[in-house]
Order: sequence, then structure tokens, then C-alpha cells
Amino acid sequence: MLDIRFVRENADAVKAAMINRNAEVDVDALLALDSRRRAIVAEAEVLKAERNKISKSIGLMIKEGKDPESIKAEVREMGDKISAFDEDLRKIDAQLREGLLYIPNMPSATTPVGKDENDNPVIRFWGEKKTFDFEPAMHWDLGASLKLFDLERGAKIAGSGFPLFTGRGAKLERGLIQFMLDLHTEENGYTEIAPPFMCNDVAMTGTGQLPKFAEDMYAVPLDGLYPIPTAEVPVTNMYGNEILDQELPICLTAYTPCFRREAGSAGKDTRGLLRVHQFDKVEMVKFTTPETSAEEHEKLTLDAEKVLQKLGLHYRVIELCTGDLGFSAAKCYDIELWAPAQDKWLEVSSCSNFHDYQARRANIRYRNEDKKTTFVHTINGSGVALPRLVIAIMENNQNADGSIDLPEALWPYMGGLQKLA
RNA sequence: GGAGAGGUGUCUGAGUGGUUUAAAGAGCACGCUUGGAAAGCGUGUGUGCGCGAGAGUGUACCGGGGGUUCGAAUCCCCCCCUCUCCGCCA
Repeated sequence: MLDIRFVRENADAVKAAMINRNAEVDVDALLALDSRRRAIVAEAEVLKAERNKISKSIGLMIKEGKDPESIKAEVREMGDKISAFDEDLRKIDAQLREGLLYIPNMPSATTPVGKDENDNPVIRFWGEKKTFDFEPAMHWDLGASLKLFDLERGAKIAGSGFPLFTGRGAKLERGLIQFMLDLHTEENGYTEIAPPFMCNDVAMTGTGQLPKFAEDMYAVPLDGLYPIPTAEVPVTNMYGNEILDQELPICLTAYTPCFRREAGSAGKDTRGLLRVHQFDKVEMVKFTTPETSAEEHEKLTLDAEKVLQKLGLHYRVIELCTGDLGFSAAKCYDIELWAPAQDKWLEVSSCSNFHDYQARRANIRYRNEDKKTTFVHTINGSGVALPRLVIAIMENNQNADGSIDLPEALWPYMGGLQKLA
């Protein structure tokens, strides 16, 4: 969330940023609450100071054998007033926090201003489009004929959007996960984390899923838990309410399944593995100082790209403009894979710098060079999400006979298997 | 799920209603001392919020939330977590 003091001192900039984001936020209402809050705090604290003084003198009187009854009544009255102030304050604090939790992050100064996804600039391409001397098949047809997954049976036991992988398809999932984790831990310098796959509402609020996006998540109300929509939630919040004494940056990677209700996208991309309710993903998360976060964000994006380069897949990197930027992000690159049968770019990674937005919500701090406690910057990105990666591998590497060549980097992870036939 | 024991600052650990403004020790920082170091001595050492240009000052915080009281780390209620034993279980 934003710092209320920042909002107070930069009200116009905040309002402008919200317009660029297409977000409707009543900044003035929040500032009115804030000034009421400070007025009440000031008044209440004067009373409290006085009460503390008199209470102390009552203690002394008792020790000296004097009768404090007359003063007690007076202080009791004071206490009632203080209680009333505290009650008001509790309400205002809650309203203020709630209001702040619904304000999206300020876009970075380097984030391009734009209205929607059509204004997202392409930053770079890698590789090139593959050409075929036959009509490339869709991944759902390839997957069915090669028996890599069985989406009907997945739908039978859980519902559509819950893929069920079989045989070599299941092994490919496992192999890809291990390939990516090995790459990030052995070459890119990340430490592997195996976190809980469910989180509570505090964690979900810390990274920004709650309170605004509750309907995007599955929930287990009986236990107050949510199956995670991304490893970002447990891995970022593992340092919640802490002052980190480790050297920054901290670079972590984690494999987790991800659960998303995809509310609001019903009927879109419903076929095959394009958009599913449960998928596997390897995530990278960094905790950095404000000074190095921009640089670490660029490096993390390159770390995600390395996965695709090793697999020999054509991709492009785009930068999200202010109108398309995610709620908590200040700056974000999307990496998109080319899928020839789909004839589309498929998003497989979203690499975001959140600045101190999540750190403030989750209360994650470190001591800077002056020993002053400071909010860290958090960065994360997919490295990468599996279903669309699998689609791209299948569609790009297919042969006329319906077989699929596996990228060489995967051979060791597939027990030497080089081709799905 | 049942029974019990715990949760105090960076750490160890005292504190069962009133100069607690949380003892003491360790650690850490700075200073003195020293050829240099250790030891010794001295000083300092939390977080949030309010006010203040600043020095500073007020307030809140002893797992979390409520309550009793003029006054709560301390008493009462609810919850969370850790440990031990029992039960159940991959």
C-alpha cells in the first residue's frame, strides 16, 4: 500500500497516477479521514499524558497514607473520554487502512503511460518464427493423440480447467519443473524454497490479492485458508513483520501449483491448456534495497528469458503500460512465447517490480546504511509458468507425422527420451 | 482431538497491580586506555504513530485481540504459536 504521508504530500501526483491506471480512487476522502485521525490522536494523547501523571501521583498518595478517592473520580471521567477517543480512532484507522488497501501502486516513473494492452511497447525479440511445410496441429490434438494429457478425465474429477497429465506428459511436467529449478539454483543464484500451498488472509493481503481480488481465488473458509494463486504469496510473506538482518538482495525460487478461479474470463481461451484453474509454475522472488531494485528487476527478467533460450523457443518481451499494469506492480515486463498453431503470443511470465508497495503491506523491512529501518523492495517473476510453455514446446517442435521433438536441454530430465511419438 | 508447560527487547533471562521510564548479563556501536590487541572502564543501544525545521517531546507496544482498574508485562476472557505426553494418521 501507499504511505499515507506520501499521499498527503503528493496528492496531485497520486490522483494523476490513478487516472493513468484507469483506477477510481477517492483520494480526497482518504485525506479527510487522515486529517481527522491526526486531530483525534493529538487530543487523546494530551489526555493520556495527564492521566498517566495523575495515576502515578495516586500511587504516591497511597504510599503516604493519603486518601485518593476524590481524584479517582476525576480520572475516571478522563478515562471515559479517552475510551471514546480510542473507539473513534479504532474506526478511523480501520477505514483508513481499508481505503489504502484498495489503492493500487504508483507506476514507476519509467513505466510508459498508456490506455490498455494495445499501448504496451515491445522491448525485444529472441529467436524467430518457425516455418512449417505442413499445417501445424493444435496442442490439444497432439496431446490427445500422444496421450500426454486427458482433459476429459480431469474435468470428470474436478471440473474443466483442471488438467490431468498422463505418462510422458506427466513426466514432462516434472522434468520441466526440475529443469527450471536446477537452472535458477545452479546458474542464476537463487535459493530453492518449498512453501505451503495454502495461505491465510494476512499473507494474501500482504502481496495484494486481498481484499480486492477475493473472487479470483479459491477459498477454504472452514480453515480461513486460500490455495495459492502464485508462489509469490508464500515466498514473499515468509518475511512478513520482520526486519531482515541478512544481506540483500535475497533471491529465492520455488515450484508450486497455482490455483485460480479465472472469474471474469469465462468462455475465453477455454480449449486445451491455454487457461486453466490449476497449473504448475516455478517462481522467482527477490528482496532488494530501493537502490538496486531496478537493476535486479532487469536481471530477474533475463533469468526468466534464459529458460526459454535454453529450450530454443521464440519469444518477445513487452512492457506493460500504466493502463495494463497489475494492481501491486510499479513496473512490469511480460514474456510471451510464440505458438504457431494458435498463431498467437502466449504470456508465460510476468516480471514485476513492486517497489515498497508489498513490503509496506506485509511489513518487511531492513536496516539501511544509516541503520534506519526501511521497507525493502520486492520483485518477482514467473520462471516460468508451465501450461503455455508446454503448448509452445508441442506446437513449435511438432513434426508432420504428429511426433514432437524434445529440446535437447530436457533430454536429461526425460530419462534420455528425445522425441514424443 | 485430549492433558500439561511455555511465548518478555538482538540473545539469555528477572519481573504476579504503583518511580518499571522493563532489572541483570551477553552481544553490538562509540569513546577512554594500549606500540597493537585482549581485558578493564565509560557512554549509548527497539518499533510504530502524533507534534516539531531540528534538538527533542508525547503516546502506544512484554505472542494477538478484548475486559477489570485511577493505574496492567503482572488479574480475567477469547484466539494464535512452540514444546512434552496421549490419541488418530501419510
